[in-house]
Amino acid sequence: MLILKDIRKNPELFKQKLKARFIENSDKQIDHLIQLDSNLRTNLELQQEFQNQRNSISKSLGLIKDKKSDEFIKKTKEVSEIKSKISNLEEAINQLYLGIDEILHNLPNIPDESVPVGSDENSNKEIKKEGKIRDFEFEPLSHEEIGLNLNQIDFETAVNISGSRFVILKKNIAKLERALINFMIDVHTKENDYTEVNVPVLVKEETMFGTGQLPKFKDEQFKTTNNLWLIPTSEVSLTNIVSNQIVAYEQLPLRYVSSSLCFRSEAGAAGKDTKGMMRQHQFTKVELVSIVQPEFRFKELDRLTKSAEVILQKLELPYRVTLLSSGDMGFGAEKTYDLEVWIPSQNKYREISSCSSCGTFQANRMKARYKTIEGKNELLATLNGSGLAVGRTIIAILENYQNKDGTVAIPKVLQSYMGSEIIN
RNA sequence: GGAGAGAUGGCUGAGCGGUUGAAAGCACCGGUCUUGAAAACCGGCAAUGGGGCAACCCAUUCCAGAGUUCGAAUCUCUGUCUCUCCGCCA
Repeated sequence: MLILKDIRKNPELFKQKLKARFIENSDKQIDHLIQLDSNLRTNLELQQEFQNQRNSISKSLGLIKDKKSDEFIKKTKEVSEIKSKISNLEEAINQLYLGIDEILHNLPNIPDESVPVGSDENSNKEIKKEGKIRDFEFEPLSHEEIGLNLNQIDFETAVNISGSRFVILKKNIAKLERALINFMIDVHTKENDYTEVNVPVLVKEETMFGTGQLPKFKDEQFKTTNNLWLIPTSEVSLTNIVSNQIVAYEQLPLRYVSSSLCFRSEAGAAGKDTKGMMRQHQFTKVELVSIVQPEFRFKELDRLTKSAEVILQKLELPYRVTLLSSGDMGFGAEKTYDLEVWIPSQNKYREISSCSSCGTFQANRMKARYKTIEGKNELLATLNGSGLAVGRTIIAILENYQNKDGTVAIPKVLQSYMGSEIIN
């Protein structure tokens, strides 16, 4: 959530930055916000003045011994008049708060200066390419063809029991998922200094609000009949570890890694990636979250992105890094690097990790703060990134490591986890 | 599912309807003492919002929301959450 005080101080800056985010009516929204805020403060001042009067009269009433004296009765009457004024103002104030929240809760974060301005992925900036794209001496198959031929990926049965966008993995490919989780978490804990955490996948509404999934994106989430929500990424649970907390300065940075199932309704993605397991309602993702002082956030973003990249490098998968444009970033992000892995059957790079700095945007929503050296409470900066999406990593391995005979080689770093060198 | 207990400042934990924003202890910060440290002693130490150049002032906050009252942490109702025991279950 953007910080109202900052907007009040410099509305034009926010108008300009939101324009870069291609938000409809952003100018109007900011103007409206400023208007509501100024009305709010006028009313608030007035209300506080009346409250002050009420308090001091009440206090003096407490000192009057004779509760039936004229003075007591007169002052009592006075107070009840003031009270009705206060409650009238209160109603107005509550309406103003609602109006402000309505706008503020639905405005996205503003982009950092280094973010290229553009409405969609066409304005993303390629930062670098790594790894060598394999030159196949045969026509490479897609992962679903490979899995089907090996009888280790089963969409039909999954559709039977759960519907579309679900999959069943079997034998070596099922084991590959488990191996990847262990491999990734091992690297992040041993080499990248992340703390392993195991988190709930069902969370409260306010938890989803904290990281920005709610209220705006409720259609993209699954909700239980008990008013709990299935997380679309463990960024939600991990980041909320610091919600409503005041973290001691010396405890920072906090770095968490977790593997979890992620659930997405894919409401707006009808017809997209309908084949294969590129886009599922349920998938496994290893997630990295860093909690730092705001001044260190961009340094941490580089570190986090590198931590994710290392996984691709160790798996020897070709990938590229892009800097997302202002219009392509997620709701809470101020700057995002995407890691895209090479998918031979599609002849293009596909997103496998998204590493973002959210600045104080999420922290403001979840009241996550830290104590500065001066002893002040300030909002934290939160960052997150996939390290990596496991389902898509399986796709990448199957396709990039496939052999002509339908078997698949196992990347060197995974062989000890798999206990073999080949999937057959 | 049945029965009960509870939710107070960074933590532990008192709290009578009327200077209680809240005792006490711990932690933390500053000082005295000490060669230094510890101990001891003295002092300080909540958040949020608003106003002021500032010292500072005002308002709100004792889980949340309604209510009673001139006045509520303290009384009433509702909700949420936590804990204990029993039952059921992984």
